[in-house]
Amino acid sequence: MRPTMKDVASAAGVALKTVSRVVNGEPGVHPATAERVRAAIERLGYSRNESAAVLRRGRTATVGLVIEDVADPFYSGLSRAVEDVVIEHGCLLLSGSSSEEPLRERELVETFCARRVDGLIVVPAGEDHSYLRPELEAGTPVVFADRPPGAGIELDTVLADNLGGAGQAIRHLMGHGHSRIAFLGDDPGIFTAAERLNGYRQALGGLFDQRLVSMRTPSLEGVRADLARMFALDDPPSALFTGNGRYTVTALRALAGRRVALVGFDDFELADLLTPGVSVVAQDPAWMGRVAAELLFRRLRGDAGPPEHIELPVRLIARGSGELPPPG
Amino acid sequence: MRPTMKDVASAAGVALKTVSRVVNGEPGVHPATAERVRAAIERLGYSRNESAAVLRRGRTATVGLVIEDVADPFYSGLSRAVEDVVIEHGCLLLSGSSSEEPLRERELVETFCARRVDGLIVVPAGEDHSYLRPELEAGTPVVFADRPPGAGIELDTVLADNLGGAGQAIRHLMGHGHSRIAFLGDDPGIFTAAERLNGYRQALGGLFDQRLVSMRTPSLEGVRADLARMFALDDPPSALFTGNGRYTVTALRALAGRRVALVGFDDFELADLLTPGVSVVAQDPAWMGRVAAELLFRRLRGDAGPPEHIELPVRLIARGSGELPPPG
DNA sequence: CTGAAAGCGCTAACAG
DNA sequence: CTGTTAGCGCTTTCAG
Repeated sequence: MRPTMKDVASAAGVALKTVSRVVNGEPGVHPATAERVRAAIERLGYSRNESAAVLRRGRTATVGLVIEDVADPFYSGLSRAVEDVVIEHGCLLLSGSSSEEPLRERELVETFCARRVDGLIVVPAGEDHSYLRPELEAGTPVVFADRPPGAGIELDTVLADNLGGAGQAIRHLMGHGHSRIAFLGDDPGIFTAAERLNGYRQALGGLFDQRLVSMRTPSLEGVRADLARMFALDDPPSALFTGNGRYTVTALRALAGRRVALVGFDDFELADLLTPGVSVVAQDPAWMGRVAAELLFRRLRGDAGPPEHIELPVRLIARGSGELPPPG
Repeated sequence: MRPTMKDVASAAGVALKTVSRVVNGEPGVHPATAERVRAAIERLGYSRNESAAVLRRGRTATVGLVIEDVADPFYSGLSRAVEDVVIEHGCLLLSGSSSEEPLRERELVETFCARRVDGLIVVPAGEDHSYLRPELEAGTPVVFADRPPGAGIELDTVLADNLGGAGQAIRHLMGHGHSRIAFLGDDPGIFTAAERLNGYRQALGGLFDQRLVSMRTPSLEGVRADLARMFALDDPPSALFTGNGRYTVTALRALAGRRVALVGFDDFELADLLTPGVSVVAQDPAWMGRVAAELLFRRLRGDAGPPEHIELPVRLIARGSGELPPPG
């Protein structure tokens, strides 16, 4: 059906191996012969069957990336950065969204491994990564990004300074006179959510009040209900710390103009154009992607040092919402 | 190095073909034998080499997607929808960003084809798609999304109603008393930009004024300069129509609070929370992705009808900015 | 129900 | 500089 190297070879009147040489740009082919081969390739519309090449070669020149959801700006930014590094290295990126489902994460990893990716970058959804054992033993390097692997496995990891960032946010709000600061975040089963909660708690110290904490899926109704409950307290919060970009946006909607100081984890487009501007603890998803991908390629180049644990700094950007004073 | 079917076979004391049967869930294997094989698979940490299977089988169960940039919310939404459909069909998605470079588009397509994707969805960056000829002849279905293929090629296409949407926007602004409406958009070499310009022009009719049109790359400085030039006219614009989400955001920044009516093409997160809310002509990127992917799978299932040209409707969402009256 | 043999399209290793 | 041979790991075909 499709032309193969054999077809090109007979069309050009050379041996199959010569075609292979031309296709792979190997030296030692007479220019005239090479030209004849190229003409035949063009004429037949030949394109190399990568599966066959991969089978023979052993290396696929592909990297797999598992994220939570491409449609989330944090992960799409990370994705793009990984893609760029992968391309720079002449490889192809396979990527997929786990939708925060451990099973899906595992299926994606296994699909990628069955396709024999040279390496993997994983933002884990699950806790148990023992299924990676065979891959690791086969020598496939794996880098975890944004969240560490589950217990019992020690691997390269690139994380943001979640704990420190949350601390910065809380100290910033306290510096502006707040002592009743609520926290709104993801289920603490998610590593980043748990870390940010920790940072919040540590920074608050004795001011911590469990009633000002809401960790749940980020639906507008849910967030609205939780906020309503908090504001109905005798001692309502005067400030809010949101655990990621989705919560910040949901909280802004749920607050519906109510004047409450706010600092959110994750920067987002237009944060500066809202009134007041939204103060955030900004991570750099593209940086995280780039660092993870570069670490992976370092491993692929043979660096066999002990697992690295890279922590990327975050920075607080004050835009107004985090500097609102408490009422009164 | 890695265990193969042969290794599993000898570990389980069966023939290679029996392992293949078990791995592929083919019927006609004694349960006890199957169990023995499964145990061996587990013990050795075997995982099927998909490249080899693909080489033999011919079909890869993969689909390729070329977009402009995953980090752009329009395309990441589209991507996610395509991914979901592809997964539903038991396939894997390969995707890549062309960065609006024709050469990169072509390289991606060719890389995907070399990996023998079963089908392709392309948001084209270039004008010339003759390089697709061999693939099309080999029977690979290709669906274009968001933009049509270049001249000389007739293929399935899923587009938004760019012309109609722009018309709606302009008529809406005119209905609110505006007659001096500026247009800010991408280079008209990009299909969607050109179509939206057409819609703008047609709806304005005799009111069209070339001096109120700016088509350029969406840098803040550039947009700011062009707007300054327009506002310095004797007859400055009282309203603005922006050609896509990036321009809308850039224009909002460049306007820096200046009170000008605005309708943007593309909806975006937080458009409702700005003051005033931003009126937009909304497309649905996930819908576009889903429709394109479903069309592709229909072709893969054998539908050989003539090329289809699907146009998805868009809708105007009034939020305030498009309803501002002209000054005076 | 199970197995042996052939070969998918390519590259590696070795001649000439 | 060019060609021949073997075989990557699997599925297909055909025989038991």
